[in-house]
Amino acid sequence: MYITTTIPYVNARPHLGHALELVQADALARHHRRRGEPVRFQTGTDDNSLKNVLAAEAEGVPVRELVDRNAAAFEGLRGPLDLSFDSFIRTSSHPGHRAGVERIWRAVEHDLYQRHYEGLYCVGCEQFYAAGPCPEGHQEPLQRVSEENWFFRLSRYQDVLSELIRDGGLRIEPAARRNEVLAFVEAGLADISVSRSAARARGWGIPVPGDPAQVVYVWWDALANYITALDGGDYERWWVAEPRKVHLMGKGVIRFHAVYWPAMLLSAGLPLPTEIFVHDYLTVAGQKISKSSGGAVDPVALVDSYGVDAVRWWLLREVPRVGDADFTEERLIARADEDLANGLGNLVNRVVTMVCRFLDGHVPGPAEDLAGVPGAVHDALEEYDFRRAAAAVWTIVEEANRYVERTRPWQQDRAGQEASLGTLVHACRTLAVQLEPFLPTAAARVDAAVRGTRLARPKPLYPRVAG
RNA sequence: GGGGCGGUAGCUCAGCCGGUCAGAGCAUCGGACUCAUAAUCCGUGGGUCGUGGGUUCAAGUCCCACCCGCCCUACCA
Repeated sequence: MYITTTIPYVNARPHLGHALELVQADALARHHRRRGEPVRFQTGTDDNSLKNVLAAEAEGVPVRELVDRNAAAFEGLRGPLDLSFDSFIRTSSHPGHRAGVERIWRAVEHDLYQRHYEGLYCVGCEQFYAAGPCPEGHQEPLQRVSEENWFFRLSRYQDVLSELIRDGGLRIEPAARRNEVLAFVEAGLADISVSRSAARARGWGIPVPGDPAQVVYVWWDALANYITALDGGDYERWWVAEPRKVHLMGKGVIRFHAVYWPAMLLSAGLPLPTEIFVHDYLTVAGQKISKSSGGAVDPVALVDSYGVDAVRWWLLREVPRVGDADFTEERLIARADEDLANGLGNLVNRVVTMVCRFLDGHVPGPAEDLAGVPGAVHDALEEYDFRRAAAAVWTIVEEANRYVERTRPWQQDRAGQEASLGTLVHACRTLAVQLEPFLPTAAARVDAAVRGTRLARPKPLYPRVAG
């Protein structure tokens, strides 16, 4: 499975919304790897946005400096968030990217033509709108832009796209998003402008082949990353031979991924992605996350305060598949204390302690099994329902705690203790395995506590945060 | 303006094709237990399932209208 996240433009540091998409993609990637499937998980940054140029100007630093600094912050999420991406592409520096964009441009040249265009442009969205204000809430007023641009005959692909989405060749989840895209496509597709004047872009970006006065529309440039990041044989392996190619993204950019991008590929005669999963947005204490106006929450700061498991767990266990989710530190803490400290941590602690006290640390063999959980997790993830999948994993914690109360090892004879503790240790080991895609650090801690045939006295896995 | 989604216990939410669907978790309260991180387990309370109609033997569950929130799309005089 080839899994990608969108590549954010780097006019600012990453916020919790970026972390959501990365952690979802990571859980998916880890889950499929664990099943023994070949996986390539890719993310990166969109360095070529005009927005980056403007941010640099506002800060009074060279564009290259600002872009490098912020891109490093995005790539630096890997450690703090336990991300397992296989490649990180930066559109301004990846060796094959520029050549790839040019190659695609030439491949679709039969669908390109020049036209004068005039419209209202939102720099924040890198998109034209019929009227203001910008629906994404970017502050700056829309610019009236008038220039001679290259246009792509999107209109030609309306029927093919519609059919592709209808017959599932391009699966869009959740279904509401699929219907939304269909409605848009079937309402009629107009040709789109795919270049910008180089002057207006301050010379930043990739020049149009054969027309240095224009740069390639940044979205065209950015979308291409999904294949330009695949060097050499990787392209054949992951874009041609791979049966499942999944793009994860926020609801604001569906159109680019579900309409423009497939149309580009169709025009170029290249294979298409097979699945698109759209997540909604995070709000913070009821406020929209905005990089400029302070609603942003730094995921690394959260990890520093509460640990990676608390942050990942909130993102995966609390965010619904459909609908915006509201983040507050209180909710994160409540989840961490209730689930990680009281649930998981305490379970492992009590089980290992009993093994030490009653059985001198010797681990008995497993008695019962927890069938059903892996299947439930897999089914939920096939629908990109991370919350349901996380809940399915957690049934092990709940069942195990109930099992302790039911069998009361402290009241049993040696044989009874071996039977019930054997089951419990086995449950903890299963838990470690099932938890790995969601909370790799937690999984490692659990595994360390219950591995081997002789267990040591445990230390609490998670202290309570709130006390 | 058109279209879509959501509005279910104090909070976060499950409830697919109509008939144990009035639920779970958290919070509250009561009880149990002592292996464990004042943790765990069991139970109680609490809701006119947005509003008003309609279809049906039977409707959160279908239909219509309206109110509120969000999303997509378009902006006719």
